[in-house]
Amino acid sequence: MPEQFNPLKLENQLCFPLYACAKEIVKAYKPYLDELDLTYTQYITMMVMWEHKELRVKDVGKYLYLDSSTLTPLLKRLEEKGYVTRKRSAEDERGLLVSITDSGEALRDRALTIPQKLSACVNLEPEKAQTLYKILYELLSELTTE
Amino acid sequence: MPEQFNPLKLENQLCFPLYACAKEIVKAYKPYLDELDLTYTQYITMMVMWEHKELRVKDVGKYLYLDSSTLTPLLKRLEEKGYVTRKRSAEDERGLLVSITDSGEALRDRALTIPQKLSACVNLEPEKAQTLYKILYELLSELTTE
DNA sequence: ATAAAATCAATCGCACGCGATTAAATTTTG
DNA sequence: CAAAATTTAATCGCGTGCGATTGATTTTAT
Repeated sequence: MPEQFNPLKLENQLCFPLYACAKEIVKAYKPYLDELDLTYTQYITMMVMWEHKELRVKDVGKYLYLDSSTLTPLLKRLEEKGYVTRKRSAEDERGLLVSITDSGEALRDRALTIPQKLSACVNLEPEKAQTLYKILYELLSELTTE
Repeated sequence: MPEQFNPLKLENQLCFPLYACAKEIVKAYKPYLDELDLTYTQYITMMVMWEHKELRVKDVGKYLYLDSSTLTPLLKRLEEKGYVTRKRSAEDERGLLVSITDSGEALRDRALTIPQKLSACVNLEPEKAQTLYKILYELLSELTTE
């Protein structure tokens, strides 16, 4: 069997470079996120909070494709750091409302330069980045809508 | 500030869909890998073993972008399942040789249909898959060569 | 030849990430 | 209205994934 038709060769997988890229790019964020004492997952959680100010755990998870078993402990850590508060919803006692604090809002200023710092160290042509972005969102919808 | 120029909006990140896609696609493998009692990382480790038969932990890690702190326990689990053996190299006592067993070779037959099963449930046009593949490897080399 | 530096696997601590389950609250159904 | 089904967050167990360190071995430099 010619190597390029070996279905179980690592190089012939689409998933593998996706898996490896995701890991490596998160690693690239690390030095900048370390300055803010955030992990990557905490960082994208804060992005959701910066945008929405107050949501239930459920909805944070909807944006991030994460569930409460990941988010509950993570949000407790963000609460300990003072960036969010957690309290039961009054209308529906099942839901837990996560709200951004002033300190959480302030953190946004310190995070503002991260995206450009990262794109500086990842030298991918803008056109390719755009293509990648589009296909990834297509793939994501393929993977989640069925 | 117009939303599309908000640098900290989740939708304006390239990393996020990468991160989310990687997670979701690994999840898509799960039902098929469950039948073989393998995790995704164990599966790609077996791919390396099917291809190379015998290597040091170091080299497994080079192919997978993983280090010994992840691989050592993982390889011990694969050893427990009987798919690989682990023994110190004779020439260089620092190195540990990982070798595929007959049982490990046999597992390959059962894994052969997985790639097609997965591409069946991910309906991405082949041309886009090809583009994605190429850009991901470009990005991967950008991320790891500096 | 020996001291210093480098290599390698292993270990540790911590933070995800997820499937499965639990418990409480709410909604739907009969 | 009451029982059943659903929704929600939390918890548990397990397997990564990684930075930092350790200890053994090998290589390099003096």
